[in-house]
Amino acid sequence: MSATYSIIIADDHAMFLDGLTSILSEEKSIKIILTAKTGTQVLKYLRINKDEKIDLVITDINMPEMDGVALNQAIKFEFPQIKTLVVSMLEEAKKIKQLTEANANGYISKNAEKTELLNAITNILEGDNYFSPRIKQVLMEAMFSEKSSPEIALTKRETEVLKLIAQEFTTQEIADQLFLSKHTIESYRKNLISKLGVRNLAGLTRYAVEKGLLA
Amino acid sequence: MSATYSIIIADDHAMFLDGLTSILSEEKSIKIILTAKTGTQVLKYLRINKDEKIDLVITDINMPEMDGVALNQAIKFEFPQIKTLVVSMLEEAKKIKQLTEANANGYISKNAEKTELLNAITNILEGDNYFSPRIKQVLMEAMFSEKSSPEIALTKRETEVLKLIAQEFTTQEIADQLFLSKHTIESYRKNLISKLGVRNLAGLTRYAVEKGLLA
DNA sequence: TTTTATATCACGGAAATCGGTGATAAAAGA
DNA sequence: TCTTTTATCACCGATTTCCGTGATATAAAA
Repeated sequence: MSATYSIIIADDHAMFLDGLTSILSEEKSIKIILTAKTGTQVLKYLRINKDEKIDLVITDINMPEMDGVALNQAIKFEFPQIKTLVVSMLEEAKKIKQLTEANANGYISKNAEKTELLNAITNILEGDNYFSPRIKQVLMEAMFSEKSSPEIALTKRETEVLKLIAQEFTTQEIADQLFLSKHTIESYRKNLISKLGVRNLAGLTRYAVEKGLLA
Repeated sequence: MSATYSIIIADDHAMFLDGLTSILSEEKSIKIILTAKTGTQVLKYLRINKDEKIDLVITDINMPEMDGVALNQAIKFEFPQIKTLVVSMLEEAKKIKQLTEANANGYISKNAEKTELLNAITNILEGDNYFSPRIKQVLMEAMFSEKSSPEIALTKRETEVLKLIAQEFTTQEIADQLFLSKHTIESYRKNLISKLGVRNLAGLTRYAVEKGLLA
């Protein structure tokens, strides 16, 4: 890295943000332009300072207001020349997939060593992408498992009924709430059971909980 | 802080560890003796270097092998003169309570600002304890809520049955598995429903999932 | 030692779920 | 336009759950 690069860091954990800043401020070739706690702050800055040359935005996934995925999409749409590196605790295949689809240039875990972080940054600034081996593996597994277990798509109504079922309402009560026949709800219940491959109410409830339908 | 203090930092997230190290190495009065990724590494070091004066151990809660709570207990038992500061993402009342019972000298969130971190360290090194306002609040709430909603204690058998219920087994199947009468399992089911204040199988399942009985 | 908690079993009836096999109309997609 | 999906409703029988009201023996606690 011979030239000087301008970067922005976004993370809602102040201490991690400070830590990252501290680590990177040791690098002479890196100039930290801004540190932010939300994606919106970053976007706001970029829009106001359109002419400033920013090379890289380092971001977490979990942030209030606007999360890492949305921030990535926005940056790549409005400022496609800016590279992005996601640094997160999460190793959820879904999120990682969303990020690759949003054209993030790299993804490393917060578990990563300092050297890997610097390595990732160097790679990205030089035009390559960087995804840690572990992340690549998660992505691969996700792609395979996706084929073996095709996404179970529930309709709006099915989701609605499932939610109520998991909330301990009986068929009759759900029918009353939705102004539908008891038989209709029974149909949904049966369809859900066979669609989701579960045996009973317990299975439906677990599915609902795991998919975060209750909150 | 006039004198020089010797501290040890333990956190399994390398980047956070690096960040923290980086922040603290700016402080002239602080000398970082060791950084470790597990509690056992810290203890091993302390045992070998019995005569070295260590003032403070900064630790995360979630670590492999030996977590922050266990590390705290061990340190306070074997090296009671060493102060401890817990820096964690978690704000679970249970963990925090355990830590206060293990005589940790301070607890701050990873969301805390750098200034709060330094403030906490200074306080602790000077002999005070430091718990951030947010943490104090969580502790208070926990103490109150404990009285208002007494812990629902399930017996071994009840837990066992509940687990199987949530795993979609019918009463008869559970009875067969545990070599008990179908009536017995029915009793457990009824007791569980009234004990946990839920209405049906869905409620039982949700409770089981939320308590992490399935894994 | 007396009381309480735990673990076990039993009956009966009402209510709900489960499983199969339908139908119809409207909306969406090819 | 034709086909598929979605949303709705219906019947029936078997199984399961839910609810109340019990009992007994043993272990733990007061």
